[in-house]
Amino acid sequence: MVDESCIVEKFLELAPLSEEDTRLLAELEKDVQTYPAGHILKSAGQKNPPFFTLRSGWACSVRLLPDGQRQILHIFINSQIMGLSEVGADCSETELMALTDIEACPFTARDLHDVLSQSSRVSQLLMITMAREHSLLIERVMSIGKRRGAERLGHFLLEIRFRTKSRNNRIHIPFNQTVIADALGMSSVHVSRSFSELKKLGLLQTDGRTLFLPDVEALAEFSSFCPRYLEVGSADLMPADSIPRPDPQLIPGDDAP
Amino acid sequence: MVDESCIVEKFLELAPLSEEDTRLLAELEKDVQTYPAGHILKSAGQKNPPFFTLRSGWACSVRLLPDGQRQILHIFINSQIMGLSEVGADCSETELMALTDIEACPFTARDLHDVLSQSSRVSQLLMITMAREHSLLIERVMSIGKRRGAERLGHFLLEIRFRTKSRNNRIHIPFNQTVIADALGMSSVHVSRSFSELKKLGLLQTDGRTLFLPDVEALAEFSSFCPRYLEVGSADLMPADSIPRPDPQLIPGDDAP
DNA sequence: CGCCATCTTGAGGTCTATCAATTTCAGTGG
DNA sequence: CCACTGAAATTGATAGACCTCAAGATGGCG
Repeated sequence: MVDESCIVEKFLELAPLSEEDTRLLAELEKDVQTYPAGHILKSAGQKNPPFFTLRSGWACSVRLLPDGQRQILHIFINSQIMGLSEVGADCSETELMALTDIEACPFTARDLHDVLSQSSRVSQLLMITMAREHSLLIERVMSIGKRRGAERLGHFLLEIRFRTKSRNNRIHIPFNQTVIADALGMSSVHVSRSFSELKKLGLLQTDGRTLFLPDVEALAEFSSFCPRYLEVGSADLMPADSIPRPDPQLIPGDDAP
Repeated sequence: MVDESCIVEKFLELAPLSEEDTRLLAELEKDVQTYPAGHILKSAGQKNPPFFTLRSGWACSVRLLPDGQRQILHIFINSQIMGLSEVGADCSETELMALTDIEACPFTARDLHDVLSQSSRVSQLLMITMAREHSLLIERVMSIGKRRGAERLGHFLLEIRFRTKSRNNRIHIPFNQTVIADALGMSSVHVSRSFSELKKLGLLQTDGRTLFLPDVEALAEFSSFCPRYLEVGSADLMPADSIPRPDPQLIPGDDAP
């Protein structure tokens, strides 16, 4: 049993959990490991691919093309579950890589299955988690398909800004522009130029890899960024009459329904 | 109660179902409606958005940008559940539109919730369903991000070819090239030119909207298409010792031009 | 037959990739 | 302290992919 479980905390933002659900979830995080930046947590082609919860650091999922090009599909930050998009697959298609030194807890499909079969509540929360990840990917499609370089980058930075819950509009990007390029489907050269463009427009200031967004609203307008897709809304999947609804505010450590 | 439930059939491809699970799933399809081509089943901004199962015809999910551009995210064919990617959202962000005349069964988040809370087995199958939809979107990202026009189109056609389970490599596309363009993040003019390119390369023959792929292997090579992401693999989410495994063979469907 | 949506084709311009050269900067070691 | 090093970022030049606009061709259908 882990003294502090990341996903329990995360899920408590969505809805209150029973003692039993808490215990089940914490079980997934019993094995805390550390991995260095650049470490491949899961490689493409791997049978019975593992899952991980990410306790600290940054990681990403990557898909490789035969010609050696790579596309970064998702960037994981604190408390996310990695590998969920491949539940039910015999064989892994995407790679998981640590972008920084990370702490993560590996678990198996079997572990996941055990949790799911024991709590329909947790199953629902996992579905919602998957749906949120899906909406991140949808925004990625929108960016790559419809936005030009600088807009893509602006959108990306705003997403990081909101997901890290930075309150001073200052974000730290712990990886290089090539990673951003592979995530946004553009060349690293063009990423650099897009940075310049945002700076020239007064929408961005940089100090090494620490970035400052002086006018988030203007940048959001410029990038057609709408934070709604990042919001937690547990709505009617759990109707009010069947399950107590949490206060829409963030819930502090202890739950009291 | 419906005499024949599409999703039950669909889910039986994944795993055997109990009587009770079958009944639960069929419940979702008790309300069979017909909608004309072009009908908006669900619009962006809608509160408590509904879900649908698609019994016949083609539909798609669409995301609109402030400047009026649209991106088609997913094309739905027979027996798919539409709206799953927005479970847990208070408000719909994507639109659902019928591409042809369709038969579909609307149901509410509440209906879905009832099913989920009564069967952890069905919950698991729904998660797998979501993961498969996710992998379709991943391939879309790969296409838009890394493949050039003709490759994108080839990949798209092969995906249709496999999803419709056409055995004679003949597919019928019941919508115009503008739809394809919006799905692949390119202009309709470029779609037309990409069609020409595939024809010139001998990878495609057309007769109106009926297409013939004379050399699927060559086209797959050309488009870096790998059908694995379309495969049904229920693997270890339901370990063999806990639940009997279905035959991995694809279930034949009837194709009539 | 004529209408309309759709598809095709051409021309010019924009965006982005690629290649290559240069600069920056943090480490490293003399 | 300063030169050396290598990764990363920037900048310039060129080429290719793709978009947009516009005109013309095609084909289904009343």
